[in-house]
Amino acid sequence: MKLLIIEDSASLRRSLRIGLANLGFAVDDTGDGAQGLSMAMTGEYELIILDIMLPSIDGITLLQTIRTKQLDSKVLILSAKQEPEDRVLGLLTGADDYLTKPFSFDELHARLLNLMRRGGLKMISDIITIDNLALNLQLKLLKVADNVIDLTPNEYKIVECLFSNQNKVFSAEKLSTYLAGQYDLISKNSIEAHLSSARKKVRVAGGELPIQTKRGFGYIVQGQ
Amino acid sequence: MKLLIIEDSASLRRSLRIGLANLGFAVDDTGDGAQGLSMAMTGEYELIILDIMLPSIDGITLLQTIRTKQLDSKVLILSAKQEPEDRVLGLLTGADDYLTKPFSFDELHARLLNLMRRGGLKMISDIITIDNLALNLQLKLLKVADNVIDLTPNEYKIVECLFSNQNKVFSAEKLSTYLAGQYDLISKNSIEAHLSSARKKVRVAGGELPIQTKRGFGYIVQGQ
DNA sequence: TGGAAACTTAAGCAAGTCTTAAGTAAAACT
DNA sequence: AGTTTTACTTAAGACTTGCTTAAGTTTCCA
Repeated sequence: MKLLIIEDSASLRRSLRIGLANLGFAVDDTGDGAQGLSMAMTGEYELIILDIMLPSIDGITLLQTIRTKQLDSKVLILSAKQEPEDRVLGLLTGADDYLTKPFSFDELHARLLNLMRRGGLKMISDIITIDNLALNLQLKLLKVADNVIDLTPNEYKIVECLFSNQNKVFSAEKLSTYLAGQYDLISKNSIEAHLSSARKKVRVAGGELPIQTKRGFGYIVQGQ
Repeated sequence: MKLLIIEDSASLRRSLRIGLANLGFAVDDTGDGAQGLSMAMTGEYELIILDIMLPSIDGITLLQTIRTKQLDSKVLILSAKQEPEDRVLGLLTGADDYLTKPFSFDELHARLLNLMRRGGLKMISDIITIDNLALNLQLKLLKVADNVIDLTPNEYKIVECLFSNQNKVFSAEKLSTYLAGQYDLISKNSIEAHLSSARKKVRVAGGELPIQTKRGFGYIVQGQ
């Protein structure tokens, strides 16, 4: 699922990008209103996280423009203003949800999940199926044709990251921040060992992990 | 069952929170309309107790917004105003019940029970049965094949949370806010100790708590 | 205010998980 | 083809996590 972050503050933008990428979303971002509008107009984003205060074009105007152009991206407003006018106005002009700064990342995450649950966002389901494999994001487990495979947390996270970002190469380094966050890091060799172990478990159960190695770049799951 | 109190007066809020927590509900609260709306939008509350007079966003607007967003939380209005207009308006815009201040705590309790009984709250039944275990949500007790097991409040809440959210992994952290609300927090070790104690009590009574540990993730009850 | 019940904390233990490193295999470059 | 680089596999030891028990501490009620 592809997300666009339009947010003035570089640091907030950065931490949102990293956090959301870690949750398995494909994220683009910009700090400029006009550029944000042109990116949004491509229509390729399912969700736009939009700051109200922006250089060159403000968030509300941007939102109104998007809505007149009939794009069906969902929009979640971030607002630093406390005034109710903003909120109500934002909602009325077509936002799907909003959040007042400061907010916790968990709160944002909860909102996103809720938007999905409400059917606002068409995140396919809680289960990602590839061939005879089914990865259950709720239960944190992988099934090979109805046999449950017990993956350790790190093994699971590698699989989850690649499964939910199909058709995108992930370097060992990126996977590392996905597993450990941005502060700690996990060696390439360790990632290799986890992946090896996960592949073996699936193989033993009679399946095959559809994770290809792109030598020199990283790993990828190719959707059909 | 998770409740949200949105009420201006700090003292009333506090006593409601404590009183309802003592009755075994998981309670969060706020005194601000905007923040209340924010919290309500997460969709995790089954019932919202809502004051009409609020800073930043008034209760009626809040309720209307919630309803437009298709959240299925039930709403019980608290109103200081005596005028019938308020009541009628409140009910028309989607409240499920209302109460005029001042009111007795018992009265509120009675309303809640009534809402549940009416099926307004999706407490599916009053009793959740798994194997030979029966968790009675009304009486706040657990039975193993007709032997009553005395769980302490925290033990009970852990079991209730997991039983009523089957097939979902709950981290110790999430359980903590379920037990203690948003303000306090309970250490992971403490959760472990409670769960250990609950498991033991059930084991002694000849049963087995169907709560699996997902190492590295949390706990889960797997329905059939 | 005293006692009981409940909660939290700490420590020890068991089990699971992670990392490392060494060896092997495979691909890419010359 | 031979060399070098890159990735995979394995297993051992280090580390982490979760469970349990028991001892403190708090809270609640009479």
